[in-house]
Amino acid sequence: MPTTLPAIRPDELAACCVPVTGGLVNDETAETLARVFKALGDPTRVKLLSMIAAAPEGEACICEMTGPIGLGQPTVSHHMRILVDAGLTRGERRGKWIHYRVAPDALQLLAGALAPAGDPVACRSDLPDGTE
Amino acid sequence: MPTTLPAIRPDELAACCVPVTGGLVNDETAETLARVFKALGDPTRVKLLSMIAAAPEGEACICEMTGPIGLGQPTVSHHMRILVDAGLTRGERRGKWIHYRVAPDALQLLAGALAPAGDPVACRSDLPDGTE
DNA sequence: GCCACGCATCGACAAATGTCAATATGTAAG
DNA sequence: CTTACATATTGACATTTGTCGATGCGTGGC
Repeated sequence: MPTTLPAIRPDELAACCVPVTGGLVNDETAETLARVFKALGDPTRVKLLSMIAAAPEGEACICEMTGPIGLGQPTVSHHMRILVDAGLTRGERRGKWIHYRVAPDALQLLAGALAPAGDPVACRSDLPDGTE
Repeated sequence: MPTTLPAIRPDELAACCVPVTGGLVNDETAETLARVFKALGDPTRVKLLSMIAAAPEGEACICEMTGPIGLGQPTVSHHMRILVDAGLTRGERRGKWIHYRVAPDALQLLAGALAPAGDPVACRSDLPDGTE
């Protein structure tokens, strides 16, 4: 059941918008936040996220990442699933390839959870246009 | 050796200032970032951080947290050590109590690592007064 | 010096995690 | 339909993690 946990939806991530410094968070928020942070709690996944964001079109497929990452294809696929389930990335199938890209608002929302209460970066779910 | 890893110093955290979306991060940055994120990758530690930040004076001791957290004193102490080693909190001894508070710049720097390149919240190591 | 209190450390244990080899699934080409 | 390719899934394994009980270390009060 571990990796079979339901994926975090954007609206769930938006609930993390309330900064952790703004008051005692409830259990559900703590668990959601912890799951997203845990997804970033591995150097391989940090590199994967960075690699995707830094890719020319802002997207990358598994086969492009196994080389630079230095791990096998199943392992990279496993890490990508964790990132997707955490709501941090999304995969879109085009032909034989699955193109992964960073979920646009996810990082902003997460940053908002870390910023002090009332910070300008917090609660930016009202972005004019997605960066995608 | 696991918990005996050297604590992350403020200048190491400042290295995370470069956003992960701004280019492929190197191995050292990925490991440092992952360690800090892993420290936040547990609901108990998220609640502890939130509890400390939401405390009246912005600080709390272990004995105040074991009750609301619902875990034993050694376990809470263990989690606090992880947060301190990650550079997210700091403990100051006053008499018999050790008062923990959130490391002031840490959350900002971490948020900067998540923000898109060139975001205003990024790279705020030039804060006017260190609160430490 | 002795005791009470707050916190840290140690040892142990079940559960979760990261990795791989092998295999299955889905898609396009022939 | 068969083949080739990209990705996902499964099973296995060593390592790490979260939790507890027991104990050790500081500090202040008697």
